[in-house]
Amino acid sequence: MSVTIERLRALKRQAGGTAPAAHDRSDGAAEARPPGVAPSRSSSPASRAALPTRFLARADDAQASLPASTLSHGAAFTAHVLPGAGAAPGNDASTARGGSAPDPMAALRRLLETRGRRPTPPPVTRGPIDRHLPGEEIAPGLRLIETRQPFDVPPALSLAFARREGQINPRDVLFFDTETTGLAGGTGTRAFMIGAADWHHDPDRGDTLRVRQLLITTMAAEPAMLAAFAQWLRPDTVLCSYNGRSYDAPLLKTRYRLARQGDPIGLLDHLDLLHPTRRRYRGRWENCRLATIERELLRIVREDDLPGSQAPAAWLQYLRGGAATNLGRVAAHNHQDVVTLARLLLRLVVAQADADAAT
DNA sequence: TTGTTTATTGCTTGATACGC
DNA sequence: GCGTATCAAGCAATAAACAA
Repeated sequence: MSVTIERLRALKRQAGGTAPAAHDRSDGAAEARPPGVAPSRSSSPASRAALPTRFLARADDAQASLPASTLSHGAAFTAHVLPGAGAAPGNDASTARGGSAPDPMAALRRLLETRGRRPTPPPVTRGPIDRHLPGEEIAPGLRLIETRQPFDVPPALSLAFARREGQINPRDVLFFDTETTGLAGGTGTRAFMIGAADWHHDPDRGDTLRVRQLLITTMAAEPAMLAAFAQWLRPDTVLCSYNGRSYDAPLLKTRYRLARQGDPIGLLDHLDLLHPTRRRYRGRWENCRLATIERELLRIVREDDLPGSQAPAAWLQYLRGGAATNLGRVAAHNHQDVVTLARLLLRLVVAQADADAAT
């Protein structure tokens, strides 16, 4: 019997709803796998004048004033700024963890060697399950994780790098990134985490980058998360993302529509850093993915970062009563993404100012 | 059997090619 | 030179195909 006929018969059985014969699928367990759960095999992977001297002195390497470690909620994740990137002493993430400072190059080598390799699954433990998540519960099933870090804010940002005229107030910018249950879009994919960062003045600490993350731990909490995120937006908010115009924003619009809530992001200005980044750095590195830009331009090496492909599984694992460990790592991953967006924006502004000054 | 690679999904933007 | 069409590149999870 030809393979084609066999496949046609299998399709016919599926269309007719009859149970497939045993030889049609030897992996019965796979059939019973709930949607969204990965199988055991994983995938592969303004011009310069507008900037004060105080800012430019350090921001010629824009990240110089930034701490490498951005986490304070204890998630199992660290990020290193490599030598040459202007990392301030003591800002290394390892210091924040209290351990001895690891060799950054070793960290980079480790990263490169493991790229694309299947992530090590969490060990099966028979002891008590750690269900602790960072942040506080602000509504049933909705957690808010908020951290702040010192971060010099320029008085105005020229968007010439994005081929836009004029300047914007940095305090209007809201960097955001979502973690979702899939890629396909449409009604089947939802965001279970929304991370946002903005420059905020803290009376005690001065200018800070405030990172707020909303995480739902029940399906029913999604409307509350959407409503909470909407409250962070003002009419003059400028959304800033990486490919968010094409991915995150449409996805959120769909979720607002399904939740029967007004779309708060459709009328807002949206700055997508993907295209100006690609315009400036295309051909310099292997690609212009955020992770590559982060590593090559900002010299950040993440350690123990949970691959994005593992995010849905981590969330679903927690929903089914599993440990919170990987979900905490998802939160850390999302946290680093929005911090990287802020640093990338400043880097693009300064690079454009330098280019303008040279011409 | 296990690990790796690739295609797929929808949308947006930018770059390039082409015709007028 | 201008307008239009086409293609590529990102976002990330998933499954199938392929390799070892």
